[in-house]
Amino acid sequence: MGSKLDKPPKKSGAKAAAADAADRTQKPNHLDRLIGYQLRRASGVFMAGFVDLFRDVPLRPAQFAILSHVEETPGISPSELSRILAIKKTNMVPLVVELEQRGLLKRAADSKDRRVQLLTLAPGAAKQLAAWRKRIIAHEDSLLRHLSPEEREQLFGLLSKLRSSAG
Amino acid sequence: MGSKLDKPPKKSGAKAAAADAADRTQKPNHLDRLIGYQLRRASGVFMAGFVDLFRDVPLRPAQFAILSHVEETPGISPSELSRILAIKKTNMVPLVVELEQRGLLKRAADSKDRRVQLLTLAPGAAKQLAAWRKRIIAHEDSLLRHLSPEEREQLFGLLSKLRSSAG
DNA sequence: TATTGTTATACTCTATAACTATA
DNA sequence: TATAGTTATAGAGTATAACAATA
Repeated sequence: MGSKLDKPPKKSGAKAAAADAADRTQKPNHLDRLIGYQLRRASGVFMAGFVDLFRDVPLRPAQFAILSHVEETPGISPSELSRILAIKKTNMVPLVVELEQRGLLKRAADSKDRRVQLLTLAPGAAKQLAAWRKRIIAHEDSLLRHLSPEEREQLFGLLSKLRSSAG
Repeated sequence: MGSKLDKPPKKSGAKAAAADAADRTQKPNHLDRLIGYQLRRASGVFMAGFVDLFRDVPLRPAQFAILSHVEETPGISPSELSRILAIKKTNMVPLVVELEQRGLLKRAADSKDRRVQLLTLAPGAAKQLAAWRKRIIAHEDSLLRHLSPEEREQLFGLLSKLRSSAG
């Protein structure tokens, strides 16, 4: 897996078990009281899972985000996308170009302002996108399996609140 | 700022205001219903803030995490650290080496197992670390200013639950 | 055989600066 | 002047493979 960590060494005997128990009852360390750290770790779990999930398809998280947004807002420009998705326009270029080359995205010139490009899904892309989204949602459900529906909504709400006020 | 986004274009007139209102009442798009995406965006806000915060000090998030953990667990080895912090041991090496070269970390040989290194904070590092932690906490308080103490605890709890079951 | 620390390497993400063409 | 798209480039983060020393 892409998310594979270095293997923990094999322990043995009662001594190791006691050490594990001691770890768990340890007081929460400073690091774990930093929300930025917790967010990075939690995000890492999902991102690594995404990579594993798409080993067979050359689709990266940022590209899924682009396709997903273009589907909902056909005719959006790369500049608008870069602001909405917080991807710098300079980094947006190769992402969009690759998606176009792979026949997932179409770029058309805007007749009113010849600087801007109008992005739309290429024919057939919507169907693929739907399949990929289904895969992602199944993956998320798996990672979230220990959270109740109420807890999931709480998490969404808190992250949304955090982001609307801070970023 | 390191987190600086491309500037949004200047709008003008009632038409633009109406468009903004429309955006805000738009139904939440598919992307925003993916917890992995929300986590990535929220994490990005904190990470970008961290970079801005330490423009004057060559301290990256992973290095703060290492120092913070060594402080709490003196004598921990790079291998243990790599597992706890989810940093591959191969990527841990240059981080630890740099911290040692900068006089923040000490590496000593373990007399019982000559393969392992025992990491401790170098003299004076604890004081610097405390100052840096203070800076980080102030930054987090700023980003979290719109969340009540109860909401912050909820967020900690949910992220912790998520990570303990999924990663 | 397994683990620790290490080197080499590559890919993605993110960032800055500077250019062109259009407005 | 400002914006849209582009190119070139650099720095982090993260990944795999393979090695020597030690257990």
